Amino acid sequence: MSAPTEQGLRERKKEATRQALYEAALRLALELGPDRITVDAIADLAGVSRRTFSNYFANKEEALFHGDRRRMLLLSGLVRARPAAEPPWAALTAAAAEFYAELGDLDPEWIAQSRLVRQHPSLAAAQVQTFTALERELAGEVAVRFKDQDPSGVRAKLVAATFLAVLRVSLNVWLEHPAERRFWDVARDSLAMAGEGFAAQT
Amino acid sequence: MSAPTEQGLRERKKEATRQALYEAALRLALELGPDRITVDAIADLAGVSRRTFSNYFANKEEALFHGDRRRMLLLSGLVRARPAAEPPWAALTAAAAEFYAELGDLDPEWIAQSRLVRQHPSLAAAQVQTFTALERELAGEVAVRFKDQDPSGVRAKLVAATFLAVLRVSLNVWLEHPAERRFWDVARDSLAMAGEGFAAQT
DNA sequence: ACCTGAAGTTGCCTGTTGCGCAACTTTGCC
DNA sequence: GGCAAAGTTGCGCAACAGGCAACTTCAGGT
Repeated sequence: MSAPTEQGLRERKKEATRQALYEAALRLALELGPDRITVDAIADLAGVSRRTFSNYFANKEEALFHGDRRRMLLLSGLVRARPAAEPPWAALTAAAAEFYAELGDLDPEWIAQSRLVRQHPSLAAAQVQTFTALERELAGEVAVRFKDQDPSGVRAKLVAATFLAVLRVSLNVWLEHPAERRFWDVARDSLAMAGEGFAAQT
Repeated sequence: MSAPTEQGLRERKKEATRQALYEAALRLALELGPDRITVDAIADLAGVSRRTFSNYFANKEEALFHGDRRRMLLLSGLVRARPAAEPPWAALTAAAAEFYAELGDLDPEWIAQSRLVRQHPSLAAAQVQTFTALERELAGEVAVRFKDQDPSGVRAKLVAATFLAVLRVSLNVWLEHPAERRFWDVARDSLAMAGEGFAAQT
């Protein structure tokens, strides 16, 4: 009737509470530090019961990284959308370029979240869950492009893992000196370096 | 008086309980699955109180990965011991070769642990803590070798991250088909591939 | 418009956990 | 032998995960 893209009141409401919980978690984490927040507080701020929180997320970390999860779905979508003829590494790099071109240096929520992880290494563990999922996703995408040249799939997994490792390192480096260069400049250079390989270096 | 290498009864006892807790945790995890074990059970099996467990490890996962931590110390030690003139990637590869040559395909405890992680992805999060520490360690080691050529340290971090990512993927791949090839053969090939870079590939 | 079942929310409850605190025991050293 | 430091333990508390059973809200067929 109204918006054709919506899947019904039910779905929308569910997504709304999930989003509310996520935002509440992020806000509290930024205000008080991620170790000083309780599930109760998050649920309160989001206007639901503690028990309902549990229906959406297994723990605070998962709520906190809901944003990451969505960003990763976006990135893997961009990779899938690249032309099938494009070589894997080029496709990944291009997808990353598109990704960061539109929200890279701009999304303050993303930066805040990343900073949070750097300052509280305990969160890193939780973040990895999401990274692992994305790595599997990307490996599958890359495998399609390698096809016959990589029957075992090792090469695809290596490419995906290396790619994400490079992005992760780039982000960390950039977060240390955000002023010097724009993030994508760091990432682009790093991807280029890794693409060339490290064996030949002094 | 007795063994000159030991640092005294105190240290030895402490290490013994730590080891006992670690072994108890691993045994229980293998028997019951890592989600069905409690700190109580581990402490019981190790013959100490639950409270004492807390004095050694923050949680079961940390206990479970005590073995990993030690292996990583070993690997980073091997890297440090490589000749300073050796190029970084070569030094890492050589150290890994030494490492796996002596305990790679042999240590059943290590294999059991790795299998556990594969079967229960929730553990992966915990394992990353250790990997992160090692990555930092290796990055420092690599940075020494790059010296002037890498003032920002990005390159060193990239090398370390890529190196560990490759080892991780290799292990996963090998665990899927342990019979076909020996682990180090998989890892050696993978390291070679990553060393050459992925940009040039179709 | 109504009805029925499925989906979502909530309160209650139980088992588990992390950790501060204060005894108590063991070890190291003089 | 004796004292201080280090290690162990029981107790207690706040927080957490998740099963269960009401209760409310929504969706689709009639």
